[in-house]
Amino acid sequence: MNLSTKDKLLEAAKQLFSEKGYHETKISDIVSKAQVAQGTFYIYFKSKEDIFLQLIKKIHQELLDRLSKYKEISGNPQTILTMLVEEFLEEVYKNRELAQIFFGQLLGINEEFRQLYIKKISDIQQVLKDILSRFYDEESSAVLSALILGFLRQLFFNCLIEKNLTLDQMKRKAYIALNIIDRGVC
Amino acid sequence: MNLSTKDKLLEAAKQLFSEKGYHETKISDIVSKAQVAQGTFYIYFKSKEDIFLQLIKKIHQELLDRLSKYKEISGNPQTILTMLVEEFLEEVYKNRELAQIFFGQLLGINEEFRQLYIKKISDIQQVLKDILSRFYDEESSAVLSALILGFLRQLFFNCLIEKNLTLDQMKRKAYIALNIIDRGVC
Amino acid sequence: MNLSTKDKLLEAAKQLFSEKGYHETKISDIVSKAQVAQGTFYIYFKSKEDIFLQLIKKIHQELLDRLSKYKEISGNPQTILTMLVEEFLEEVYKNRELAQIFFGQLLGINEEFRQLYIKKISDIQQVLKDILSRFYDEESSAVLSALILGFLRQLFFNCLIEKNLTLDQMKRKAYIALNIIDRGVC
Amino acid sequence: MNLSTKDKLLEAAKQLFSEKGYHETKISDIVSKAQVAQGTFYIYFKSKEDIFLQLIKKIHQELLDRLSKYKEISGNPQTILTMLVEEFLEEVYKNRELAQIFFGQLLGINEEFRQLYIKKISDIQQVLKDILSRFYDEESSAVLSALILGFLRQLFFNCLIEKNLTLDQMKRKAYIALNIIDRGVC
DNA sequence: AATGAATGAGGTTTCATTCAT
DNA sequence: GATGAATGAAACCTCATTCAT
Repeated sequence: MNLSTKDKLLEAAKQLFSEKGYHETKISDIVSKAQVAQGTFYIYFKSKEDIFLQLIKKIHQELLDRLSKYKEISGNPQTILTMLVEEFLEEVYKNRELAQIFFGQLLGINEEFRQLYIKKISDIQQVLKDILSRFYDEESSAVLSALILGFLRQLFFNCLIEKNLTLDQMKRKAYIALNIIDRGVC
Repeated sequence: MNLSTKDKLLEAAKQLFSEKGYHETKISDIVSKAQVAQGTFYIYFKSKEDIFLQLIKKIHQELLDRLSKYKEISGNPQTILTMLVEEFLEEVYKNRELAQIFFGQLLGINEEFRQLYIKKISDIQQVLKDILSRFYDEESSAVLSALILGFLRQLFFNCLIEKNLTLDQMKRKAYIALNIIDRGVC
Repeated sequence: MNLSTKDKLLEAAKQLFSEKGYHETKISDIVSKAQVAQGTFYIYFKSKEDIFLQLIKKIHQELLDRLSKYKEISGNPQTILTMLVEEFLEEVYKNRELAQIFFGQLLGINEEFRQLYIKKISDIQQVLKDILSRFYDEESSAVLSALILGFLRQLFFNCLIEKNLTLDQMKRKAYIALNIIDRGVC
Repeated sequence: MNLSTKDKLLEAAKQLFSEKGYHETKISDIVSKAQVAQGTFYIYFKSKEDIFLQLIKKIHQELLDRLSKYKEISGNPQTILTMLVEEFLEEVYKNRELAQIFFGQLLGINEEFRQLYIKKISDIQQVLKDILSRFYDEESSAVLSALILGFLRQLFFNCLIEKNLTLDQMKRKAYIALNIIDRGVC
């Protein structure tokens, strides 16, 4: 594949941010990995923050879109949740690198990014809650969304630790958790 | 109270790290908040990393100690878990600032800190799993510990968003979640 | 002449090191004399040590090359020695500034530089000894090389003291000394 | 032996300056080696320069005194020179550490010390020349003093390189050199 | 569009010196 | 005399960003 200069930069940045973190990744690292000149970076991005935000927004929007469609899908909560969790895991697994940036790096950069993170995670939790509130009361929906989102993040975290955890193994663990939750809420 | 110079620096660092994050906190900020000279910092700490690590190790050890004692306490899982979760919330709530550093900042600094974070979170999850495995099989314990720890982190995260969330409100949410889980695992 | 930025820095460093010595020369002095920005220095050199070493290696290699060719030149010792000493004085006189750095500064910097100095002076003494050992026995060659090298350094030192000592006056003193030595070794 | 605080500091400084050089030796090194407090240093010495100068002056004065007495001793040049060189080697060998500071470090510190060095070496060379001018004409005396002093410094330098060179071995080399010079000047 | 040398603000770190006890 | 914690000036070094080509 023959990537455009901008895509080469985005790809290089994605890998480096997820490997080394925001602050340890230098513009010079990005351009050298992308094999372009230092100045070329600034043709496409205003700053390091800028390229980082573009990556963040991309992963977040994709995840939100995939989850949002379950707001309208009909079925029993168990089935919908199972599908939703599968979709979440698939999306996150596919974009492990970006997800790591999103879930792991955003909080530690500066106040602006911290606000962004809070906003974006709240968005995700809100989508979950909206879906759940079709079946449960307000308070239960809130607790359940925290329970599920927290579990998914923890699962993803475990996936980072045990590098060889496969998507199927994650799904299996998720089914067990969903089963417990499902039986619990009856 | 009349703090020692070292404690003045630790206290200033704690506040600044939790407010502005690791990278946005400059050593010059710390010494100016602690009202000591620039060079004084280096009498007590080798570097910014050093003072940060000292803070991290402190919060982690305290949390681990409080949780570990439940390994030996007898009772039914519901009771033990409730006590443990209360203790976790109390400890974390008491040290909100340090906890925010621990859960929010550590991943985004550098590879060394990332490894430390993984190690320390795994430690906590392991303690949880040890307690649970007295009552449940291996796989259930693993899933349950992820479920609970994930939920607690999510709860704590919500506490950061809605600044006025009280400890009692957090506990109430935790009881609901524990109830769901408890009914689910039967 | 239009020097490259690197050469501007080397030239400025050479002058400053020989005037003020290694430790009194600040990187800020070098860049300000070279009329480039502070950061520019670090594009070309890792540190102050680095630029210093590059200068040292240059002067040493040039001197060694000029002396080494006398290993193969045929003639009687008196003639060879005279030519060699002339060459030494010319080279050193031409690069008075660098030579002063080499002979005067290297010992006083740190252990690493001290080792380098010992190695490099030994190299020079060895070349002298190799040339002499074609005519004299082992022990005489060793003593003679120390005698000649010591004298040349002392002469160079006198040149530094009496700023107006010309190359020809140094040569004249050298001839006298060589005469004494030549008559003495018969 | 029970050294006074001042002597403990001088002794520690002597060792450290000769091992690590002037700039690499920190006041904190000196006081810690002398086992006194940081502030104690300033009771006895105005500054780092001050203690260094006191050491330098000591070695220089002792050397000068030992050499000066040969101005008045009668005898043939060969005998006088031999005794003088022996005395020089003994003095320098005895105070190897200080001598290394004197001959090796002084030039590389700053302009003030450079002037001092030039002055002090010239003093030594002058004493030599005064002694020699009782037997030889002006120009020969100048060359001879440079020849002898240069050789002695070179010999001392070799002693630093080959750590196990004994005083007797140095003397033996000196006799050979003096013999050559003696035969040469006739 | 692409280059990459040059910039300099802004941080970290060192260490000789002071001073209250 | 002796202490040693505190000081802060002065150095070093990094790296996001600019700009002439």
